[in-house]
Amino acid sequence: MEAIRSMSVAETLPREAGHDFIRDIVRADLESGRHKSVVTRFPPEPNGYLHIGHAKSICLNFGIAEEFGGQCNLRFDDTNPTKEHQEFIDAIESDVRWLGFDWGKNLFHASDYFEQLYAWAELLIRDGKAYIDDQSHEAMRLARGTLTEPGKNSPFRERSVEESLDLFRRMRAGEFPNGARVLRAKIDMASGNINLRDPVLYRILHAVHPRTGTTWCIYPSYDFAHGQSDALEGITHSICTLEFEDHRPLYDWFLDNLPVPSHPHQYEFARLNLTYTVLSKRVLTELVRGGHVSGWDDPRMPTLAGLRRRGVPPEALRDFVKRIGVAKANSVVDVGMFEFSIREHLNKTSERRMAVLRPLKVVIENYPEGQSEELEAVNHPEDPALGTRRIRFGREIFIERDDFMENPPKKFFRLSPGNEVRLRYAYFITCRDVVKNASGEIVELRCTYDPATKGGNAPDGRKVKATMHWVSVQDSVAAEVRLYNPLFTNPAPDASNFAAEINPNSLEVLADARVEPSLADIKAPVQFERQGYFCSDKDSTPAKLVFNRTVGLRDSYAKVAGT
RNA sequence: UGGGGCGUAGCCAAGUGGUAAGGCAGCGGAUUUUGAUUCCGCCAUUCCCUGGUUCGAAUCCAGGCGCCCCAGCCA
Repeated sequence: MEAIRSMSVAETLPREAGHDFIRDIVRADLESGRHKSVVTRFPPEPNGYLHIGHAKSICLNFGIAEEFGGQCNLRFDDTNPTKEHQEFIDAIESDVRWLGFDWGKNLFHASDYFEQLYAWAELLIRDGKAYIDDQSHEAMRLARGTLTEPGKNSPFRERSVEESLDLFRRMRAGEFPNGARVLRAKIDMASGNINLRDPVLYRILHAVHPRTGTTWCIYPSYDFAHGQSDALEGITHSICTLEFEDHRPLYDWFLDNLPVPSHPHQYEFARLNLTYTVLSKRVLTELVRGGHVSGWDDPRMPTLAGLRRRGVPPEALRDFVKRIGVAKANSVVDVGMFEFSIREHLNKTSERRMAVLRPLKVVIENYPEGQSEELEAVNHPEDPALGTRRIRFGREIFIERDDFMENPPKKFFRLSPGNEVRLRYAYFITCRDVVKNASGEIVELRCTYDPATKGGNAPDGRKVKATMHWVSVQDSVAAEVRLYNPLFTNPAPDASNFAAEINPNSLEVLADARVEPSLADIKAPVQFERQGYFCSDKDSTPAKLVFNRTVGLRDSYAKVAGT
């Protein structure tokens, strides 16, 4: 008894991250011998770009395959040519790779199986389990019933096998226009599950398919294609989102009624929702189409392409997905959790540089005119392996406007009249005078420095409460900084009226920022001293920065464009 | 009024009959040449509610309540 008890205690030890109910199922299936190895798949429809919600599915499917020594296929669910494009196929492939996953040779398309699916459809007709329905779209809708009332059988439901077969072949041959008739499964028009009320298997679509061109003019529905594609590929665990739970009986019906090579099982999990973020493909498509953003890879977009341009490392995305877990409860994850994963990764890996977004000129009166000197700065405060660099200090420097206050409140301990602070890697300076223009704006600060504090330490041991970043007037470069603020103002944007909620300040351009010259050459992510992170952009020389929350700009992202 | 799911802290989320993990956020405090990082400490007597079973219930049973999904020839 005691032994049993202590065993169960051991079993209740905290689970490692990445442990979830789907992994439990996979593990159990492997241990029981139900499956010898695991095969999953990531099945996007190429009708748009992948976003952070897809990252959850990608990490789940590829992650399970990796963990259990199995395989994960990339399969395009390309059964609706009216919405799908090659551009999306290409983007999806490169985004999955960028996220860090490799499908090897296991690249498939539902369209690879069109011929087989067609043959199976004919088989269903011959078995009396499917029929051609000539009803209009509207008539079919009315006959389907409602959520609470059963549907009515189609007048074409009992037509002969021969007639259905003939009609189906003529549908394939292109004899009928779009919408003229459909192939339906003969299941149960009175089912409480509306998906079972004689679902459509094939519809007529005279459209050019990105892969099969005009070979076909009838296309299988999602339901008729998905499970069979899984079976054909030997998928063991078909993982999808919650809204497909109602489709599972239909998924199984096809596999039970067709001579498929295997019988995969479908498991569902809750899709990702993020505060301040819209992950509706309809809305994202409209943001691009309507010109509200520069494209699918606009840094404000929640697409993988947008996140990449914004400087989010793929490792951070994977870490985030691991943190949020996999469950069946609908939930909305705070973007703060995503931002934490980004900061955590960038903090460990980013080199540091100094930059000034809104420059305020400082003249150090007791520093000799025409003189300058080189100082050494570390590239990372905790990782000496990242080395050091030389920066130049002189009589005139820029500091951040926000780092000075003429009348500082109690807890402000950066620069103010008479106050002494440290310039990082340089000297202690004290503000002596404030220069204003005719309209009373501060245009320059007159300071003095203590030559004995070179490097940032006072021989007499006196302390300062703030260390500020700075750039030299002479040796810094001008930069245009673009701040990417949140696209939406509402924590939960209303998808039906998203245009009204677009943040007018989602893109701010700061024209006269100044940065260290070396910043322009940096390709790897770089943190902006005291304020945030600079990250390299894959397709441009400029760097980007992601602010941390230190100065209240936690949601801002910026790009330094040129010199 | 049909069918399918889900309710554990401000937000995610473990837990499946033995006395509420972990993370994010927040709050204290230490260190700090980034108000960052790091480090320590605090943060659910209670798991949607009400009954019941049990020595013992977030876990089992009954009845409520709340939220999500489904009536595309979308996926």
